[in-house]
Amino acid sequence: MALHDAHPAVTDLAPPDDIDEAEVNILDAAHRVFLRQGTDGARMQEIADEACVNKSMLHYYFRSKERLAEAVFMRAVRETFRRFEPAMQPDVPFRDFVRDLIVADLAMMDDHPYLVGYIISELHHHPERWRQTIALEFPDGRTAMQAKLDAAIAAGEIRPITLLEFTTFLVSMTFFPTVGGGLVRAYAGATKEEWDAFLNGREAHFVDLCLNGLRPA
Amino acid sequence: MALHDAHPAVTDLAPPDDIDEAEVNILDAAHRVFLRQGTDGARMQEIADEACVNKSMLHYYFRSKERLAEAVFMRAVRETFRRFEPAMQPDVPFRDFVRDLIVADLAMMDDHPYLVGYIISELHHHPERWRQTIALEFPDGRTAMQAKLDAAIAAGEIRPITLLEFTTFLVSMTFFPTVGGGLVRAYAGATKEEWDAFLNGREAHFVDLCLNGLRPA
DNA sequence: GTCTATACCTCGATAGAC
DNA sequence: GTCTATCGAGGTATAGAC
Repeated sequence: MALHDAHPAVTDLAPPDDIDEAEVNILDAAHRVFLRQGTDGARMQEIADEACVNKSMLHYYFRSKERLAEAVFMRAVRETFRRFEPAMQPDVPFRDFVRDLIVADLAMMDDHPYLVGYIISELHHHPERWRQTIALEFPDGRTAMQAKLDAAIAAGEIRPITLLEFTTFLVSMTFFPTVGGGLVRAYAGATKEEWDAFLNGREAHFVDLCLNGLRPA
Repeated sequence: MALHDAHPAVTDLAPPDDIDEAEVNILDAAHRVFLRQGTDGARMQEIADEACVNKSMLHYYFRSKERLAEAVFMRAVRETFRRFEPAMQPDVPFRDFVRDLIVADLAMMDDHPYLVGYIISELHHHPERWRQTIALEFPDGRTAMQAKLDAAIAAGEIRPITLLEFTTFLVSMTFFPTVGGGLVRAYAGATKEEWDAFLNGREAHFVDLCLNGLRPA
């Protein structure tokens, strides 16, 4: 990559095969460190060590910690929302739609346990960054979800519920347990064994609770 | 407070009327700043400004940022769990118990919007600190909750559910919407008006969804 | 107990040789 | 593109007068 565009806006990242290999390597390392330590807690030196490159390289490719953090944030959000897309296909029945969303969420949290906690934490301190990113990454989420919901309500499959209520319900049920896992574990006094059993059974359990909660009165 | 015990372990904080007024003032300021900025993002100077005292006073009373952060964390957790206690009384019917818990949670989030996000964020980076604090602050949460649950299940009021499943369900439904509010808002494409309407109606809505989800099949 | 001044250090960022 | 060396800001913490 030529020097004059070595610091592209993070929103303009080219497709993978067009990006310098070293750049991807640094981004991967930064991803791991920022997710572990949080943006403020992370150190550029630690990211450099994790990427096995010199600290100067970080600035060469991303100019500043701020920009590097933004690139990592964008990628984390993209990764999160990418998981939802398959469930959104219009011909999937509502029950399966709910199940697919829950399964996708849980799979993501198994693959990337820090991801949701990181996003929530960043959201907490940089709310303005969030809005902008979502608009960019997931512009038409509303339409697909709303269509699904309208059809299910019209068919009498579920009780009337707004898109916002439904989304909050679903996201809360699937995202929170892993994020606040420690809190709930301690609060309910669960042992490691009980918690593992809960995690293993949560897929069926969540689908059940959600569908039961939504069924017409 | 005499000099020789000006730096007590944060777990040994004396009752309010025994604590130096300046100390409480600093703790209050630190609470506000740490919750806004996160522990790593917070600056001692900003806390001093917020408390209208000299930066040296922070070190005089709490010796280090680390200890001050620990004191703030303990207090935040204590504040959170204190809200649950009234609902735990044994003679409250199950429906009211659920409603009281939800109302208490939501009231807390209205009073202290940053509290849950802060705790989750800290939990994320200092998991070891958490376990210890819970054991100290809320040692018998399990017994009271389990008794409630057993009675309701035995009476056929709700479907069989473990304490861990129930707690996760309840906490997820009440804590998450405020914490991840921005996420859900953006995802569902809600306007400010829709979101406010949702917040206003969420008490009835959550109680309804929870009780409906829990009712026997 | 409260202030000023400052020591000491870590970190992000840059300069400049190669 | 990659290295070494270093700058300078800003951070925590402390010394010491009052």
